[in-house]
Amino acid sequence: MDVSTPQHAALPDPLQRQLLHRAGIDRLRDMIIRGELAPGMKLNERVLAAQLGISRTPLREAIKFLASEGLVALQPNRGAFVAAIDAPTVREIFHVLGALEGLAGEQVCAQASEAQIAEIRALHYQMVLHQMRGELADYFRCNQQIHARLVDYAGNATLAQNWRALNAKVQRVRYMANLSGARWLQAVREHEAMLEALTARDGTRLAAILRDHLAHKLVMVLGAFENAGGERDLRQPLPQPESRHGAQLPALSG
Amino acid sequence: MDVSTPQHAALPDPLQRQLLHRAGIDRLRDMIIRGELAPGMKLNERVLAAQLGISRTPLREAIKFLASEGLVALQPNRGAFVAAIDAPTVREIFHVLGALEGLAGEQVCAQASEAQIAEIRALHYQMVLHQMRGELADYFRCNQQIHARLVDYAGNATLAQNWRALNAKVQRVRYMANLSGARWLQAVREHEAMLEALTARDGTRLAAILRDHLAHKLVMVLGAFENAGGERDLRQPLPQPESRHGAQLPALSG
DNA sequence: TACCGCCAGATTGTATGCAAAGTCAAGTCG
DNA sequence: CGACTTGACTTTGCATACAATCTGGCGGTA
Repeated sequence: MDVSTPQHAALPDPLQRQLLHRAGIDRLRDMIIRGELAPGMKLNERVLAAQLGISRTPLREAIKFLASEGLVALQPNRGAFVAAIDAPTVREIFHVLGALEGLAGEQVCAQASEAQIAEIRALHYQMVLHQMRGELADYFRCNQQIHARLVDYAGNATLAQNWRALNAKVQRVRYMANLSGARWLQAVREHEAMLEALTARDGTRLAAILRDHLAHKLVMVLGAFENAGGERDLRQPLPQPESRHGAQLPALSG
Repeated sequence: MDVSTPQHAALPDPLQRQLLHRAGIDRLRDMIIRGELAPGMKLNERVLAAQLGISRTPLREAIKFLASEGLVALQPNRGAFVAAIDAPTVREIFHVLGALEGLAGEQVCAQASEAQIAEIRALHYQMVLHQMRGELADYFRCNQQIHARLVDYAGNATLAQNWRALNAKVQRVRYMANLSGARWLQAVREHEAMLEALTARDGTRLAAILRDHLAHKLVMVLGAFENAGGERDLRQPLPQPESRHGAQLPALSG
């Protein structure tokens, strides 16, 4: 869950949530990642600004920011759309994630403290617990946290930031991959191998495991993705299931 | 100048230069990379907008876009600054670039066409020519083009985009590294090894060479960088060496 | 002197108005 | 009947006005 919020490292000033364009960035990113704004959907500035309780100016700034992040696509004089992701792009992103996590694996073995490794180990056991209980959502959360911690503790903020941005783009798709029991067990086994390599601080092996792990994930995800016919391009304005009197969303101001 | 843009091109996306925020993005990025806007310098919205011949609204949108790209840093209620890069960050970026180019090397060996490899080879020979003539700027240009082509022809647009963004952030610094004759020759030799591996389509070897090549570049760049005392944080508004009557920059509108 | 509050100017952040481009359906011509 | 034109309406893009915040210096007080 926290994986979805790439708070730019630990800033010296923790307060300051009063900037509307910044709040808009975080909220929009969250809505896109969580699927509340469907892929391919047009972002009507007037409507969206009203929903967020802000004016078009900070909303447009937020949209530009997310466009650079790759979560929305801009079309000149036609507006912004939630970036729709297709199978080839999923493949591309997983390949890059593999390279990034591979590097992270090498670095984390060389640089992480014992306490950090212990934290990852704790997350791992928690994840295994959720797997045994069949709690898919919790399993996913722990899984993501483990990967995020691995990347964080590599001590390379640039790496972490790029990883988070790319990870966000495939996070939606990942949930589509309903794990079969066999594959689920295999994933856990791979995670156990990761933990072993990490404990032994064998960076080369950890990197290899991570790359393989991602390659396997890619196969799974692509299977589920193409099976589901890829992502539908909903160009309709806001297919909200709820009625729309008043503002459905609490305003960002304040 | 915009008059030269063909109006009737039916191509999917020929050259839309009529959007001020988009033009602002490109112009600002260029100014930052070329060093016209010094690292750490404050971007005064009013002044900069006047210089670019646009209003603050599209300028602010461009700034937000570049902030997500990492070229400018935002401080709440205090404005935007050209991102200053320090030695640890340079190291981080080179590590990530190494991972990305390594992946690109593997992919380009597997996917590039013979024509594309021939193009890279031609660039290589041109680069060698410039090296022999001692033409540093031209050498750098060819060098960059070779790396860019390698990344492009890996057939992974996501990879290419991330590579370009990171490469832009260290491009300034790279020029600081005045090549000694010995190191220059070594770089060329490494490039020749790259070409051999590429010709043999030995992806693993090319990846290793690229990683080493970048590691060596990092050593060079860090040496020159720290020698120069890092980047100075110029918080002064526009230390333009030229006189400043009238608008120095041609306006973006048109 | 050192420190604090305070006010004026400057700068950023946000809202709104207006012009240009796009959308779409009814109508017209071939 | 289909393709093109037209024109009202919608939406985006940009400029400007206004509000909120910061900055820096002044004077007052201990």
